Amino acid sequence: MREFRGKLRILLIDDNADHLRGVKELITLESNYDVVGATTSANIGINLIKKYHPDIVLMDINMPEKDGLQAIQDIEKLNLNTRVIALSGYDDADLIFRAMKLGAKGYILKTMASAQLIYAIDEVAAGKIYLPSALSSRFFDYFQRSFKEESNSADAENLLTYLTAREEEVLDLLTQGNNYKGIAGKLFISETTVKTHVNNIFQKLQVNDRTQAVLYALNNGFANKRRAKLAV
Amino acid sequence: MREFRGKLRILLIDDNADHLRGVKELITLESNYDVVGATTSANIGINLIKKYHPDIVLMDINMPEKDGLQAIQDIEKLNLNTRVIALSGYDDADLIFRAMKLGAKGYILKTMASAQLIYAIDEVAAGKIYLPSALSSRFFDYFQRSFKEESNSADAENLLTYLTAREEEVLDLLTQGNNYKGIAGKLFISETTVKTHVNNIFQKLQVNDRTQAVLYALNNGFANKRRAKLAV
DNA sequence: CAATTTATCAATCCAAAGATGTACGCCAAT
DNA sequence: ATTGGCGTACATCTTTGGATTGATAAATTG
Repeated sequence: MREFRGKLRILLIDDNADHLRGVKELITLESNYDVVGATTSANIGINLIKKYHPDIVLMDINMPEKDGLQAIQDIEKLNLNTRVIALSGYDDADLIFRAMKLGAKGYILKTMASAQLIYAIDEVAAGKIYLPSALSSRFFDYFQRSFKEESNSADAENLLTYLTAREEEVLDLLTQGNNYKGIAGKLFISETTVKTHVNNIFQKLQVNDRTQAVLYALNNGFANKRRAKLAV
Repeated sequence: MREFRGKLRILLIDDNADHLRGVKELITLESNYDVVGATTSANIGINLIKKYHPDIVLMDINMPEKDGLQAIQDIEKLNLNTRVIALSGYDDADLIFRAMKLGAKGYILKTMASAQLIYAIDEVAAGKIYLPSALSSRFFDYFQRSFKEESNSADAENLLTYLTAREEEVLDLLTQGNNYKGIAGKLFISETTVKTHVNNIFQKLQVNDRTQAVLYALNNGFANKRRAKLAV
């Protein structure tokens, strides 16, 4: 992935000046790394990234001024080949999850040994993901929990299962914002037939109108390929 | 997590009888494992799980009869302390992602060395997640890609930003399935005022009716705490 | 201060949505 | 052969939704 440039070009962003200096010295000691910048400001850091296109960014995500997570997102939107490793003092599952979600390629704790940091940089530079075993477990716990609730609510008896195939077709078109005429046109049936189906759908889903039907469908795992979301 | 029982109790499910036998022999060789069952049928396997409550299930997820992924989900719904490790011939990112999502605590390839399998069992039994580095990378690639599209579409100019605070309130109530009367009642304003707001919302979101407005809101990151979903 | 935006309300009109009842051909299961 | 579910269709009626225009007061902003 990374083309040969001799040295890995690294940018450091950490609002703690002491820690920033420490990491910088540590990395500079490694002969094959080149620190192209080190700043305590996320905003300045992002500008430096636009300028220098570093290979790796070490980003502290616990900063007051600008949220480090937000910064990661901004960097990802630049669509460079820059890979971000999140630096944090906390092994909080939610933090890890959000950092990875926003595109971080690694997550390491400030308390970790310096050898770990070097290893992480090498791994990420090689195109891999670096997540220490303990953090990885936290991540997956969080990840799986966020779906467990979903599948639980899903089996609280899903009224969608009572729909006939045709009704599902109609509901699918409803969830795309179609009105009666639109659905009739797409299914080559009359508008009154659509009304019949829609009314049957209302009965089965125990709702009063199309908006509620659409919401029910969306909230109960109605096959909807267009959405793939998780709360931020 | 796991209480002391002397030996780890393991159940094997694999529709390939040869592979099943091979794995069984391999595991039986380990002195601290106890194979409590081995079957080529997912359905029988699930019944065995209900009966024996094994510590670990090795589940082949490429089976014709019953989808292994579905089986994982079924097992998770039992809410036992049984941990499932997915066995697969493929290192397909989507497969890995779905298996983990449904609650698998590990994922290993059939081509992997037997030592790996033993190691994975021990790790998972100890409460950890086992995902070989290569598969982990695939997982995260997939994971991050599924969010990338989202954030891209989110900044394609979000018409929601044009809404006033009041309009957002109204839209929020719309996304809960309220009609005019309901909204008017909840905001202590007249129904005609609500209509005005809703009409303004339509204009700003460039949609024709409430259903489309609700869909737009949901698909464009409208703060909606109730949904936290990913496509299956 | 003047201009603009926002929130509120009203009246009207037409279109769309929803409720209800009826009906008929098809097909699968009993 | 009969029953029942499904898909289709229509008519009728009521309610809700949506477009348009206009108006007023408060808040915001230049």
